[in-house]
Amino acid sequence: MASRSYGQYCGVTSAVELIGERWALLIVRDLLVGPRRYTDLKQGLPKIPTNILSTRLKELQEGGVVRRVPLLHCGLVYELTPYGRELEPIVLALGRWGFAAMGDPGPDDVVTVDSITMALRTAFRADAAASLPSAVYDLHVGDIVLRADVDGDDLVVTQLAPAGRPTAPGAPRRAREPDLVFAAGPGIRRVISGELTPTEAIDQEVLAVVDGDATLLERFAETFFIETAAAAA
Amino acid sequence: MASRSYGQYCGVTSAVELIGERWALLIVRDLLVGPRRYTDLKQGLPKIPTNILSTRLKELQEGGVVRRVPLLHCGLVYELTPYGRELEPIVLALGRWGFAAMGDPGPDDVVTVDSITMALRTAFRADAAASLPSAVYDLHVGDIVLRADVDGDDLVVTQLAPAGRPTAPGAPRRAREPDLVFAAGPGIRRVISGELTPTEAIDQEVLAVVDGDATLLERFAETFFIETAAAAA
DNA sequence: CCGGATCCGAATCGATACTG
DNA sequence: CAGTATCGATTCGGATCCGG
Repeated sequence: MASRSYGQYCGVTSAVELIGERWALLIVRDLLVGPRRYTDLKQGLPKIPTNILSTRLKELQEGGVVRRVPLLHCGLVYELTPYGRELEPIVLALGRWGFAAMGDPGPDDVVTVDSITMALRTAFRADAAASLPSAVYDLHVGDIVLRADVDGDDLVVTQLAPAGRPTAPGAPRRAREPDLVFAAGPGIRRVISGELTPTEAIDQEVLAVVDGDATLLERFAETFFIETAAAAA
Repeated sequence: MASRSYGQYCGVTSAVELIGERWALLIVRDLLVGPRRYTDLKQGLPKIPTNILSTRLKELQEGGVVRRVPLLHCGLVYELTPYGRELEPIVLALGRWGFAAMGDPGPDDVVTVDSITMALRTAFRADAAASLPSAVYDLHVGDIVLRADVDGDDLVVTQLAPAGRPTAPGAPRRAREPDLVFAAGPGIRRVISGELTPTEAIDQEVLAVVDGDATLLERFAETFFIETAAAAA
């Protein structure tokens, strides 16, 4: 498989050979949220051909980025190795960088649980959050419900089933009611970029408060924020 | 060209669509060193097909990552836009990450000026350098001669012509003689990873001091260092 | 359902040649 | 110097199929 080598002795080149193939980094992105089964990955990457998924998983294993872990009586999952997990800050930074180039969603663009989870984590401002009171936000995006639990400079994102029960194994860190429940469309991007204030967002029906104190949206906007200083030339 | 879209509304996805194509990030890596002409890029990426180079440059321009700048009477250069330059910390981090996976160079692996330059910048420890005296190192790798000028927490890498004159336009920051001149083979990787001390490296003929105070190699090793904690599983 | 493997047409890549 | 043009070799994408 080294046939497609770039022929350079360089760290960047090595990195790109490991995770530069098509789809590879998106697989890593989803695995950063947690271990996933083959089928979960396929669902999270709706447009990936199954042979490509299986090829990439093999390559990522050979590269020491991903590990295959059998579950007793329950199938198996793929998870990042410690080395693979070191990509987290890089993927988050790439997410922030790419955020600036995101336009509006195309007609076929899909939003997945893992991509929103990572989006929240890329947008999370630990420094800003540290000086704000803790808060639990429940965020509805289409059928997806996520809980963002902000406690000091720490963020934990969990997926909630539409009914309101966590699906992920392991209880949420604190069993408390959300301080704010709101629904968002793709326009939430404009809030996170600071283009829109929460109030404007509600006026334009980009956001809708379902329950809780609407003024908490201000805190949300301070906690989750991506500066997009430079526009594309 | 959006035909190969990943179909997700996500920052990471956007980023990968902009710079995830084959060769694209290596072009960015070379442009991070400075503006380059088409021919320079081709030389720096010896194995890139010329049609791919030209396609990528067009795509990177469309994406607002790269800009084409005509030079009066002297052809033209490609350079990163401000948005493209924001990739610098990401590329450096990727270089550090990939460094851990670098084995020994393959028989066909080439080392280029720009890749060494970026390698030095990825390995540069601003914090360590800040508490050490300034120093100028001239580093010979094959035919390539680079000058690493460390001043406090700042690093400037310039290419020197084999004879000893800077080729890059603009004089080096300070016109002073190097404190240390040494030659290195690919084994310098083991020094930068801390696998080898400078003394061991000299014993094993990985490094050879050409001129100057050999004990400065210790300072070099403290200044340029990449921790490779996690081994590939 | 889970975890893939296989097959095939379409698009991309790589190598070389060629041009303003 | 700065690319196009061409063409065979790969890879990707989409669909289907298979063993547990």
